Amino acid sequence: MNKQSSAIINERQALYEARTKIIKAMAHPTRLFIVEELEKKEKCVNELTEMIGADMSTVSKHLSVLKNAGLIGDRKAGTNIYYYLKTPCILGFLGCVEEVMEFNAAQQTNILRCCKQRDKQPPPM
Amino acid sequence: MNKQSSAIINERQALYEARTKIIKAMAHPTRLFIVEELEKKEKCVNELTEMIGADMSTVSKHLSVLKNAGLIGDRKAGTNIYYYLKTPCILGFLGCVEEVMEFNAAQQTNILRCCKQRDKQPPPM
DNA sequence: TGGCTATTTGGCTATATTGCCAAACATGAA
DNA sequence: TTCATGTTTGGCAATATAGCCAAATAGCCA
Repeated sequence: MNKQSSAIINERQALYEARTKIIKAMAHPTRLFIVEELEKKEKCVNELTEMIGADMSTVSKHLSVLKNAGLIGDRKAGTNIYYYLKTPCILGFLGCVEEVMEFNAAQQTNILRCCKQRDKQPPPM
Repeated sequence: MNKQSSAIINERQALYEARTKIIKAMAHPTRLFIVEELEKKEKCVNELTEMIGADMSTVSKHLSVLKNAGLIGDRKAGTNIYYYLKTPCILGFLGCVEEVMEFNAAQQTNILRCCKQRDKQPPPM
């Protein structure tokens, strides 16, 4: 976004950016996996790294993105660092995502069935 | 994500990627703005462009990202193309984001108050 | 048809993200 | 202290995003 001057969006720009930071933190397959795993139980980097199968430094960086967004927290236990989910509402968040996916899938099916009754309004596409 | 071979995440990889596509579509200030505006009322590219103040081609591309993710739909009306929100649950989605923001803010406040009772230990929430 | 308006596409540059490796830190144990 | 384990950081190359301009399309209306 750049040249907007007196655009309506400006008034709320800061708010949208703050929200974006949180959403971006979730916008990665590995991080979604982590969130879902941590929801079950706190885990240390090691455990997550094994489950994910990437370099530990990569996992560590993903964790720091999530932590930075305020979605997860950590606690030390000896040489381990356990991460835990701070915001359970995330699951509701994912609920909507799932809904969208189902909706999209249903539409795909309809198209395949030639019941071209698309979404709302007109466009029989 | 790359070298994971027998990692647990693999079984669910496709699912996480599908979810990610939807979340990524929301992960941009301008697109969040668009979603919120369309929730109120369908709008054509022109209207949105004015509110946003960016190049129309930029706005058009943002719209195509959202459409591609299945979040919005469009309908033609003469030479205009009106976009509308297909998935109202998105607002609930944003509700969680807001919750996280408030939680983070509250913590910031606590830190400022020197009540350094940080996160640590399991989720007090 | 030609001219208008609304919108999308292609091209290109600038910037951001991802992921690996190697190196640095931290902590507990010998 | 040294070693071993667990984790984070720095650096770098590969890829993906974002946004602008210019050109291409699409749908009206004379």
